Amino acid sequence: MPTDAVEDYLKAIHRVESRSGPPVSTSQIAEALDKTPATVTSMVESLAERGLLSREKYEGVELTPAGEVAALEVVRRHRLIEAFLAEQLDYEPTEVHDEADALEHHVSEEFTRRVERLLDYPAADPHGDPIPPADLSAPEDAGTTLVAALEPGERGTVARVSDRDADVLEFLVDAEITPGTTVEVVDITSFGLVTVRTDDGTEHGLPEAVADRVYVRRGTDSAAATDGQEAGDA
Amino acid sequence: MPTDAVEDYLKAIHRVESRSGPPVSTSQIAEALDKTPATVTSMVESLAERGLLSREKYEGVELTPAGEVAALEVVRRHRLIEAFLAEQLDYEPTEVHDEADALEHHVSEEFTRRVERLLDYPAADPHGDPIPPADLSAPEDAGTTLVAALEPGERGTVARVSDRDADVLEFLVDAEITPGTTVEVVDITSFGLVTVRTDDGTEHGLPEAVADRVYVRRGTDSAAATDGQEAGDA
DNA sequence: CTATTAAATTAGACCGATCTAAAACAGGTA
DNA sequence: TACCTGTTTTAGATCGGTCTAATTTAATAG
Ligand SMILES: [Mn+2]
Ligand SMILES: [Mn+2]
Ligand SMILES: [Mn+2]
Ligand SMILES: [Mn+2]
Repeated sequence: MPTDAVEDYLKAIHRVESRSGPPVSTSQIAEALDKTPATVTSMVESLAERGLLSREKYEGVELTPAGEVAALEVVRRHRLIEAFLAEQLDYEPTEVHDEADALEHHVSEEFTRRVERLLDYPAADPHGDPIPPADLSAPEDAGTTLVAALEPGERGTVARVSDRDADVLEFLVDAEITPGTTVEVVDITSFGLVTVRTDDGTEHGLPEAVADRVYVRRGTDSAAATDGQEAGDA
Repeated sequence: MPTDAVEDYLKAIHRVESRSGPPVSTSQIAEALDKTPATVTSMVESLAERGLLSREKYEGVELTPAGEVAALEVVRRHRLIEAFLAEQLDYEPTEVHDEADALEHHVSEEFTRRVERLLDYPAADPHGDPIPPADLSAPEDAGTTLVAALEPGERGTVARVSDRDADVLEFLVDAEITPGTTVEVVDITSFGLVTVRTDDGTEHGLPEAVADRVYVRRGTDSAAATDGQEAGDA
């Protein structure tokens, strides 16, 4: 019987932990959830009492195994719901997040498994984030960012696009830089502008803030190009 | 931004109102929602302040037009979700209720419309309760109970089976007495036992408590027998 | 070692939803 | 009319989640 709030805290802590590792600070959580630090302190106390995280005052928190399991269950539901919305109800990748953020707390295990089955066990959500299977054996691999992975002239397959910033995501979807598409890096300027050529031959100039949110695998894996494989947030 | 609780109160009040008419008493609401009368009094005060119902102390409450609209929106979402679960995810009619009761508060209008479209604008949920269309122009007809509608020897089409009691519903589903099936009343005893013959020729003896929860239309409408048309609860 | 400062915690409040126990009420009975 | 009795409301408490304002702490700079 975790509440919506509890699940959102666990999910946020898990995300931060998997990016910058434990301990996760009060302010990081507050930032992620748009709550005041005081609120976070009190919630985090209660989470610790329930054994979902360990906490060192003034130091930060770290999920316990129980807390991580609970977090992964939320992530799994979130991403499956996103995949369902996109595939069955024709949502755009830019539209799925908010809906999934509410529903993730209210679908049963039964529902989750049935949706997963209906979608034939999808590997990733519409942004390319991997969907933990029922046993929660999630790879949760961070993936390689565009400039880190590819030199100018090289090609790769988009594995994931971060869904953190709605505007950035919108831009990428418009440019058709989405999981499964092939991109070639044309040029990288000293001031961070990355020019890429997509499948259809059009070129796009990506400012650093955008390029950093595109994760690729080197080379073109023509087979099964639809199921992304990298990872990070929800 | 009505909360889950507010929506559940409105839905319950609406249901009672449409059965026994206003005013709806504190104890009726308490009974329907399994809350104490004191709790209901305080919630009902707040609902009145928001203009969702009118209230006369010690008399009871009645939904305002605004309250009825809000209630119908919940009913619509509830029934559409039930229909979706049954048709897309192969839930049994006995399994859909609890899931829908949670989700009804968390799906967006967008989601609702898309599901409705995916299901091609279904007229009724898996129990035969009519689904109010987007403009909420709901017929909300109570339907006719088995013994009231049919004399022994007459046949009718099941329009709706009440989902109030889970065990009764289970029984009816097992007997394949569900919306769309044809039943013939074979016999009605003085002590309330109703014997019916279903489509496949098998006979079932229904105690009064069960028979009263089956609603039929006289005659057999072979065409469009799948979409029920009567009404009542969720 | 002290002073500054940013981060975190504590103190205290509020709101929504719920409960239990006590009081008030309305309708029918003697 | 005066009394019961069942229903309803009031009083007062608790819990989860949140906030603002005040305080404490840890780290850093002098
Ligand atoms: Mn959420
Ligand atoms: Mn996602
Ligand atoms: Mn509900
Ligand atoms: Mn129903």
